[in-house]
Amino acid sequence: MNIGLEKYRYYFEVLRVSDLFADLPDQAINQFLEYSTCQNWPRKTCILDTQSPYYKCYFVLSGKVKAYCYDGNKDRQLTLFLLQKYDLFDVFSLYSHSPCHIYYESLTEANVLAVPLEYMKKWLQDYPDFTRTLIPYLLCKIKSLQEYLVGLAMFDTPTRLAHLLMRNMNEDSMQIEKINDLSHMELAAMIGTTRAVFNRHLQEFKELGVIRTENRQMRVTNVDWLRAKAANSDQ
Amino acid sequence: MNIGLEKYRYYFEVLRVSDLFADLPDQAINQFLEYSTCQNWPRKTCILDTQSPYYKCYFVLSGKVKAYCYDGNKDRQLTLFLLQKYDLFDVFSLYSHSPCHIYYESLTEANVLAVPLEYMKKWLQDYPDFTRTLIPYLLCKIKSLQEYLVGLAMFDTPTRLAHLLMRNMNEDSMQIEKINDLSHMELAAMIGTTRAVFNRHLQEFKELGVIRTENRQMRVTNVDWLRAKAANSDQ
DNA sequence: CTCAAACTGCTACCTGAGTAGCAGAGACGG
DNA sequence: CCGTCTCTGCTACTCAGGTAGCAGTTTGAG
Repeated sequence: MNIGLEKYRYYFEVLRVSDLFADLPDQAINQFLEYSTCQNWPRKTCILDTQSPYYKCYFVLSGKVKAYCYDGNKDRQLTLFLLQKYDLFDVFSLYSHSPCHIYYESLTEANVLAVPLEYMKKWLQDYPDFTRTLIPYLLCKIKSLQEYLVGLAMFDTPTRLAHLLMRNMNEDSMQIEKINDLSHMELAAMIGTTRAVFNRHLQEFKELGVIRTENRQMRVTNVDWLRAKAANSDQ
Repeated sequence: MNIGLEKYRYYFEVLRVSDLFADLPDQAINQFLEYSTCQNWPRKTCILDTQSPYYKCYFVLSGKVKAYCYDGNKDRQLTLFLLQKYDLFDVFSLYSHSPCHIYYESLTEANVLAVPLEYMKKWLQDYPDFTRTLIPYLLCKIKSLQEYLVGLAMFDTPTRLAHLLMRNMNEDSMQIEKINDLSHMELAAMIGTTRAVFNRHLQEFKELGVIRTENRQMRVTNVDWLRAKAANSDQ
């Protein structure tokens, strides 16, 4: 990427305020941008080439990208992470581990910075301080996976649904803003169930007066109940 | 720990061949040992003080320690990791994240090196190269969690049981050596189910002639079937 | 050796989650 | 404007997994 680009300054600022790049010197960020190209992905773009030699690393500037597993046997998907602004993937390929069977797909239009893997590895060697921020980032992902796992193993679907809604609710508007643009199919895949079951419990929540849908936007109408449910203090 | 100790050399060698410490200079390992004390834990020792200011980091020398979550509501445990020789915990507390609600308990007699958290943090600053090996270690844990999660969300209990057996089988003896000393209760907690269900499927495997138990040791008698089952190519 | 505690194997029962299928509503492109 | 595709809401059915309880066995401490 050329430093003269109109949007260069904007990209720089996004990196500068991200947790991952915040502590790095300007030079490191400039070098990172020099290696990058900006890509615009329309909705439903699949990133399939995670094993290819031309594989790139991506830093999300805007939009939503899901990292998911697929079981061909049952034709079901499980969304592991919802990657958004400031997220970096795929970290695994950076450290050349065994293949991971994870796929990526944009759920909305998305803008990303793409860096070829080889350049990214070189950059990592030139700026080893990056590992200082990478570790907390990874620990954050580990924690998210742990909570996901525990929820799946210990709690029933309504509890997990309550969790999902609470996590993505805007405290002011009571709207489920962060995921209101996703289909029930996608939301179900985020709590490890199927669309039918997801919808079943969603209707129950509506009947209980916990949530309401207005022109296809969910809104929470009884936060206390939802919070209690998510905390698993069984009602 | 004093360098004159009889077992000092042994501890040094264990660290030296571990993935985490392999790349570090002797001085780093010596410093680590200087900060450590060796502890012997009998079976069923709980490590409860993960939030206390006197908290320590532990490196496992021998024995099995489980990292688990507990749901008081249903009185159920879910084992997240089975920590063994060369494992380090708890990495979370090193980077002072929000509390993690994970508990630790030794499943067998265990020997560990214990380092007070403050010393460990100082050591990390003195030997920042450690992060180079810590990242692959964390990625390994992430992958393990991902596979666990996907198994729980996508596969039924017999499939997960087959996985568990295959993972812990000695290819030569066909014994499930690594976990033959654990109770069904513990094994069930490792695949996210209850003892009753675990045992139910175990008996099915026996009836199918896939495994056999001889003086309370499991042994695989039909590896191909088990491998196929674990790979979810449904029988 | 004795006795209590832990572990294993088993029965019977119940419920939540997955499956299949369909009709109506909206969205979107031609 | 129409026709297609996607999304949503709903019904009915099945079944795997969770629950409770108990008896026989093994273990291990005193």
